Amino acid sequence: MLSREPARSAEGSPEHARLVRKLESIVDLDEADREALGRLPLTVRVLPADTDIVRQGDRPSQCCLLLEGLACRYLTTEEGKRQILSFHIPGDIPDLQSLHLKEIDDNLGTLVPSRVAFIAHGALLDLFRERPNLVGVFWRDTLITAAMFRRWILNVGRRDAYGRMAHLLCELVTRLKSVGLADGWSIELPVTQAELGDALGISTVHTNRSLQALRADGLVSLRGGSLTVKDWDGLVRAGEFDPTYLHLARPLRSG
Amino acid sequence: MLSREPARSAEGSPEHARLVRKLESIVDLDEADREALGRLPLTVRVLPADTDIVRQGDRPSQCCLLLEGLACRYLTTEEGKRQILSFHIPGDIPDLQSLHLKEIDDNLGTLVPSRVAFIAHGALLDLFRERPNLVGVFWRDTLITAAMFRRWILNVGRRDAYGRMAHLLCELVTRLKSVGLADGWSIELPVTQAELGDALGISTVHTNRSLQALRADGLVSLRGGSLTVKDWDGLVRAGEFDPTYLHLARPLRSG
DNA sequence: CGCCTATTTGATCTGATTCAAACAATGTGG
DNA sequence: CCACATTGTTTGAATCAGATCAAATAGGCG
Repeated sequence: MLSREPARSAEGSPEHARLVRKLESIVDLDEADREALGRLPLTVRVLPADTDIVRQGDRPSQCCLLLEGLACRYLTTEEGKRQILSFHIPGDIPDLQSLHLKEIDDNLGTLVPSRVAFIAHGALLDLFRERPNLVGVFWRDTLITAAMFRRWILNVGRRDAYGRMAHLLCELVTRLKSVGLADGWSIELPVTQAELGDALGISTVHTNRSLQALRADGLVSLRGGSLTVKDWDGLVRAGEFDPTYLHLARPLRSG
Repeated sequence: MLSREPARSAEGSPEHARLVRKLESIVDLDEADREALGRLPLTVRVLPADTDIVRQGDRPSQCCLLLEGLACRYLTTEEGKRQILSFHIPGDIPDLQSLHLKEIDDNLGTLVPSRVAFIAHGALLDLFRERPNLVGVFWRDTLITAAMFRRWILNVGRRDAYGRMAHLLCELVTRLKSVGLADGWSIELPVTQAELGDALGISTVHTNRSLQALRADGLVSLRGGSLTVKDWDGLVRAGEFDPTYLHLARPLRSG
């Protein structure tokens, strides 16, 4: 259902370009790398919102490249409280870890209708055999994800709701900018306040009040799934945001 | 100061054995792997308690293998609040990431007097060239660390202080057992309550009260830097602990 | 229009912080 | 071996950030 033919033909397909663009945001690739990446067999699929891609206990034989939309990783408490661990944007391979960790230990799901491409583990291993230097590239990507988790821990553990929200928004804006998915100081952010709260470890009600505070302070505006930063420096200060941990190859000029 | 000669001779040195033991807790090695690992040049050093090994902004050319003692990674808020991100036990290479992320983005320090061994990045790359399958082993280790971060986020974001403490203690006991550093249901845990609080994102005072609650419920006893689990099943229930995320090669029988 | 989901507001409650101080343990130098 | 300093643990009381409960309001959308 909703699947399409493997897009293994055009090495310059938009799907491959999405991946290349992401990798080039964190590392320098040469032409041979790009060419080899362009031959990765992809199976594209469209998924509805709120659909799990992999779940705890799964043992997938493929990874998932997000092409369009928005996804998140999450865990839940036995009493049903959800904690979102990371947001994933187009170009990300959120479950790259499954290459070396057979059993998935968290959940990955879409937040909005999304287009994804599946890449067989075998295809990645073939790629690594052909271009051994790409191992370091993908490894680096997983390490940057880990760095984001560490910042997330600091955020949830030691900042108040206002600061947490500011930091999260800074991170999202920076990441979307780094892969060319921001429109000036605006980004698409089609998430509910309940989802933001689950990411920040706070209640929906308090999420709402924290957002209102950010708005009242003239830092951002957020409505209709679209976020606009009104005062980047102020937002950075509020969230104590330092993008170093994102290890971008080309740090953005002012954000 | 306090350094020793590279221990590159005896492939079966206790230092190398520590590393091998750790890796074998998460993966199966063959004899050739062990032999090659045994030839890794190590530079052993003894460090006092509360000594930073690497700091944000550093660009080390080596990794650090913890041999004896206890270390932690941490970040701090601008107003000085510290958040501990992970504890590291003998056998761990806490800053393995520096192999692919030039600039360190968090801090790593000892909690007690510790013995560490430094491994030059070049030596690791040589090892990977000789035994390419070890790339996956070390990559896997970094991925497991990331899985621990994810659980840490859930812990700090969605559990109350009592549950957080229980979960943390379960994790530490399980990890120490997996590398043969537990004595039955007792482990060395030479950390202050302030440090535990920094790991859990709670104040020292509340850390104390949470520990008292765990004691009162007959789950653990903790004094003089030594933790004894009195009721493993109860502790697991209190912390909702499921060790899957540690991806141990040989899950422990009952803990 | 009516249904369903999301946002917003108000009021109340509580887990955890903060402040302050007592107490215990360990170590140091004389 | 004791006086003293230092660090860690414990207790109590006041306070607060954020949770919870409840309900109103505002948007989509078939």
